[in-house]
Order: sequence, then C-alpha cells, then structure tokens
Amino acid sequence: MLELTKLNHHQLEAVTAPEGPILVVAGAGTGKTRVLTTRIAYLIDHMGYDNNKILAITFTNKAANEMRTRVFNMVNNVYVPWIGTYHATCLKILKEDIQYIGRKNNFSVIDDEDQLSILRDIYKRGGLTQKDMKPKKALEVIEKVKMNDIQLNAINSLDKAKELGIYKFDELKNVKYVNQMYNQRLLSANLLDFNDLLLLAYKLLSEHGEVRKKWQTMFDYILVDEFQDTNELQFNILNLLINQEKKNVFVVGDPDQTIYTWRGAYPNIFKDYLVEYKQTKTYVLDLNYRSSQNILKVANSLISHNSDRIDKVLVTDNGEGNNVVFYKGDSDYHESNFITKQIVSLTKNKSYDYKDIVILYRAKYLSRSVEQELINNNIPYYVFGAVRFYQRREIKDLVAYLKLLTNPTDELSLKRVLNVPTRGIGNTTMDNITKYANDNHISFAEAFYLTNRSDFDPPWQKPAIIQFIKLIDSLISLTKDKTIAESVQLIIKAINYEDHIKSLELAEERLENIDEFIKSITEFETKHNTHSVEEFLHEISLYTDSDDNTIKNKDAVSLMTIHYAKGTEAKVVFIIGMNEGIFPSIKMNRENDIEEERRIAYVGITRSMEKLYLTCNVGFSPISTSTLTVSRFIKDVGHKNLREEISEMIPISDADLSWYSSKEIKTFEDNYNETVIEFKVGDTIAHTIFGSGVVISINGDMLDVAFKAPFGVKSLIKNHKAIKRLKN
DNA sequence: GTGTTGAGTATTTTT
DNA sequence: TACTCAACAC
Repeated sequence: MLELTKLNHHQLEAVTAPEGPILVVAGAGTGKTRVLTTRIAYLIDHMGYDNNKILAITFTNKAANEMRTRVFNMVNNVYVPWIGTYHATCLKILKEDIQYIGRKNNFSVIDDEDQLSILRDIYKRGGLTQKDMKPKKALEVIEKVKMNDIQLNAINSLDKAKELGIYKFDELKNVKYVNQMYNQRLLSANLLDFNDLLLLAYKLLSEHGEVRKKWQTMFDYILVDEFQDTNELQFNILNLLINQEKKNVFVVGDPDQTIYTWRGAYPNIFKDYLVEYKQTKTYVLDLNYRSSQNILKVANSLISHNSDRIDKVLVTDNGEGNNVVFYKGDSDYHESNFITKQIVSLTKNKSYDYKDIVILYRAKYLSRSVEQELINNNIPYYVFGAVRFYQRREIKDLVAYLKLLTNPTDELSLKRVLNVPTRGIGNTTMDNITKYANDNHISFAEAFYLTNRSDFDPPWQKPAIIQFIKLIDSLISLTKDKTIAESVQLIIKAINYEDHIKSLELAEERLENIDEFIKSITEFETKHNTHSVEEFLHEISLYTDSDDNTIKNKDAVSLMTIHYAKGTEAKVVFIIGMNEGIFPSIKMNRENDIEEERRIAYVGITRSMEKLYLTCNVGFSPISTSTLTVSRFIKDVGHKNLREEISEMIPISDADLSWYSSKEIKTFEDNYNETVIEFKVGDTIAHTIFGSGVVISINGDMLDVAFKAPFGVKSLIKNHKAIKRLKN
C-alpha cells in the first residue's frame, strides 16, 4: 500500500489533486521530488493509470533514473518507461516517426565534441583557421541561429550581427559559410545535434496531425519537474503532447531557481502556463525540510534583492543550526587551504564523511586550486561533469568502431578511427581522398571505400587503406551473432587497442574505463534484454553523466558547478569564489543577468542541510589581472547573518610553493612590479622558475636569494615580476 | 608519415 | 597549469 502518511498537509493535497492541469510551486528543499514521485505512484496505485502511459519530464538523465527507481520501489516493482529529459523523450518520438518529415530513422545523435570536429573539418576545407574565428564561438553562433530561427543570410549589417557576438564583416561572412556547411553536413550524414532533437520533434508534432494525435493518446498523464527551466520550444512541444481534452498535466517548479535563461528558460513561463491552462489548480509548498534556519535566513535575504519575482519566504521547523561562515583569504591558495582544513576537522572525529561534503562553484575552471589542495592533503574527491564518461577518448574510439560496424559510411566515426591506432593513414592520405571526393562529388566515405580503383594516386598509400577496409569487413562478419559486449572485446583485440592505450598517458585509468564501459554494456543488455547495437547507441547518445554506480559507493568529497548541483543536497556545502567578476560572473551582458546570477547563488546556498561556507579571496585574478574584491552577494546576504573567519598566516610547503608561485606571478602585466616590494633578510619568496627561496642579503635594488638545488644562490632585481613575497 | 617540442593563449553555465 | 598548433627532426 502506498505510504502517504509521511507527507505534510500541503504535499498531500498536491499528490492527491484531482485530474486536470496542476501547478505546484515548490521552494527549494520543500519535498518537490517526493511530491512528484508520490504523485506518479498515486496515479498508478489509486487512480488506475497505466504505468506505460505516463510521461514524466526531468531535467537530467540522472534525475530520470532516480525517479524511476523511486517509483519502482514505491508501487510493487512497477516500471515506468517514459521518464526522461525533453531531449530523450524527443529522441524516442523521432526514432519512431521521423520519416513523416522526410528523414530516415537510422540517424545518430552527435554531442558537442562531434560538432566541433565537424566544424574543424569545415574550417580545413574552407581554408579557415581558428584565427578567423574560434570553432567554439562559431558553434555558439550556429546554435543561437538555429534555436532562434534567425535567417543568418539576411543579416548584412554589423549592427544586427552584434547580437550574435560578431563585430567584423569577415567574421560574418565566415560564420555564414560555416553555418551553411554545418547544417548541410548534418543532413547528408543523417546526424542530429541536441537542438535538432527538439526542433524536429516540434516540426513533426506540429505539422502532422495524425502523429500528434497518436502521441496524445499515447500519454494519459504528463508530469514535468524543474518546470522553471523549460524554454519556449520545450513548452510548445509539451503543449503538443498534452491531450487537449483532458489536459492532464502536473508541473512542479520554483521561479527562484530559474538558472537556464541562457538556454531560453524564462521565469514568466508560470504565467504562460496559467494562461494556457485556465482551470489550473495551484499548490504552494514553502515548508523547507532540508536546511537549518540560519541557512534559510541567508538564502531568503539574498533572493529578496531580486526585484523581478513573486515574494516568497521559505520557512522551516528545523533548528537554528550552525552559523553560516564567510571566509576571505589573501589568495586562492589561502582560500583552498582554509577549505581543506575545514574538511579535515569536519571529518576527523567521524562527525561527517567525505561524501557529506560538496564544493560548489560558478564556473568549472575554479575547481583547480581546490583540487590541488585536496590532493596535497590526501582527501579523496570526485569532480562531476569534468570529462564525461562517454566523452573520454578511449570510450569515443570504441563507440566510433561500433558505429562504423553498423554503418560503414558514418563519416564522422570513420575519420575518427581510421588512424587509431596509427596505421599509416595520415593527413596527406586523407587530403588526397577528400580531394577525390570533392572532385567527383561523392562523400568522403564513398571515396574512401573506392581506394582499390586503378587511378588512385599515389599508389603507395593504398595498402594501408585496403587493409583497414578488410579489417572493418572482417569485424562486421565476426561480430554478427555476438552480443554488444563481446563485439567490443573483439574490436579491442583485433586492433590491438590495449597496446595503443598503454602508449598514452593515464593508461591505467583508461584501461579501467574500458572495463567499466564493457560492464555498462552488459548491464544495458540484461536490463533491456536486447543485443541491438543501434538501441545501445541511442541510449548512450544522451547519457552524459559519468556512471553513477562507480561514484555512489565511494566516500569522496564532491566538486561541481552549481548548475550541475541542481536537485541535489548535502550536509556540508562550500561555495567558493564569492568574488565580483567570478560570482556574479563578469560575462553578464544583459541588465537582468544579475538577477539570474543571484538565483544561481540561491540555488547553491539552498543545497546545504547543516553547514554552509561562503569563501572568496582577494588575491590576483587570472581573468581581470587585478585584485579581486568580495562579491556583492555577501552584502546582499548581510554580515549579521554570517560569521566571518579571518585569513590565517599559512606556512607554505615547497610542494605548495611551486604550484602557487607559477600560478600567481604570471598575471602581472609587465616584467616589473610598479611598486617596489620592501624585502628583508629572511623573507621567503616565490620565483616562477627557481621555486621557493630565502632572501640572504640585499644590495640596493638587488637581492641575493638562496634557492634549492640545483639553482643555488641567485642575484635578482627586486621588483622583477617573477618574484613574489610570501607570508611567513 | 609520425612524434616531439616550444610558443602562445585561455576561462560561464549544459541537454 | 593545460591545451592547441605550427615547425622540425627522424
């Protein structure tokens, strides 16, 4: 029997709401996920809904899996197949019906790395280099153009191009070319990027009434989590999937947690929803179960500085709890050192495990200085979203081989592996084939498989290619009746992949990853009871989280961006880099971006259950090459809500020093410091090349400094930028 | 054709 | 630091 007694009054009302459109506005930590999963269970158990006809949209694949497991455990092992992100849902729909819009359903989905390698290829063919425009920036423009349906070719003035971040006519011309080539390439190779999944699903459902009807009858009930981060296109797709007679839709969200406006989300979507579904019943959850009063005070105080919001204050029955700590260090080294010290003391008498601790930051690059300190102190940690599992080189190689076996004309995969491991098919050979393909108006893959023709020039390049084609042929027949896992093992053997890996850096880790990959394939095959490579490839094309199982059991500190942390909670939370220019980011361009930055901070703060640390440092920033200042968000929070910790004098070991020095000093603009630092004998200094040293004598503007072997004593100019005095 | 080296540069957020 | 790319040696 479904347990409803654990729910509070408001939660229960939402869970047992009648049919028809529902909106649940749920603040952070108010049991949003519990309400959503219990609602699904309730639909099946009490309202007689078919578990196969319920669609639940989540924001990440990770959240989807969690929800599925929770429902499975709640109502006697019932499996709900349609739980997934907008992208995953659209993918499944397109796989079934894409032929209605004139495309074949053997498409594959490409990730951002694939996109970039296509762009690099286009650059090469078009004679462009990254000096013309960084491929990454070009990709940004391409995505923006695609998502906003901008007619790039119609843009002829720099005034209009400005909105795309383009300020030169050359750039505009180049990006037009690259954009056209990119989309042409995707179409001819039958590839879809992430945006295509949404756009084509929308096209399919909006243009074909019979298909729309089919899916509307397919889903009796639709639920959406994290509704505040739904964008207009996704909302339109949702509306096309909702059966407009019954309007059985249940959305849950918190406008204060909208942190994806850069991807088209908009806080006003709640208003749009209420207009679209006028009979909507609204439920509000504001009793927070997660955090202590002190943490909520900080969160409420911060978010109250946003003007563009509906007033809402989180309350809790939890105790006052610990003070929220604010720490200001003299450098990023001090900041990281403070954090590791806290972690050491928090975990010393087992009051907390490493896995209770999360370190959050605004941007990925900020993790580095903390990582260094965690390593120095032997604290186990895991960085989420750093290099995603399926984007690892070794995994992508093997996946490319798999793809090639199912579809030998897959140009992207072919190009990726034709010289991995190296087999003498280098750039010159590839250029030859490309030229032949262009001259004869055939694809690269077609030209490649035509190598045995008599006019192939130069002939000495032939054997390597022919051997490779034979390899692929033999692998195709060899893997014919094998499972996917067996096929991958056969591939590894046939190409001697292990030897190749051993010649690379991080060989051990890569071999472990390969083991993990094979394990996950076996899991997939058992779970879905299939050996279809194509199904497997579709499954992993969207699965960007690194394998949860490998991390879950490890006792380690977690590091992640706040965006990534959405939907998670932890007993102890550190938010680092609370500096102007970092958080809020210097990259804000529109006026109300500051409100979004504040919401991001709000999301970070509300992840914490028991202890919260906000840290920053006022050293040099690699971005602004000037001294950092404290984030305005600290002022928003109010110093009365914080306990301030003072920067300590830290004895610096040699290991720390070499890292600290090389990192800090490079940021000076000139070779010499403007102000001459007054040294005295005995000061410890850091030098970019020589490492740590001690001042042994001073002669005018020169210093004699004793460095460790092999450098010995050196005479240096006092204000040279390579020198920095350290606290001692 | 392959592999190494040194110079130059970079940093929002993700499905 | 870490990554990319052009230039050069083999």
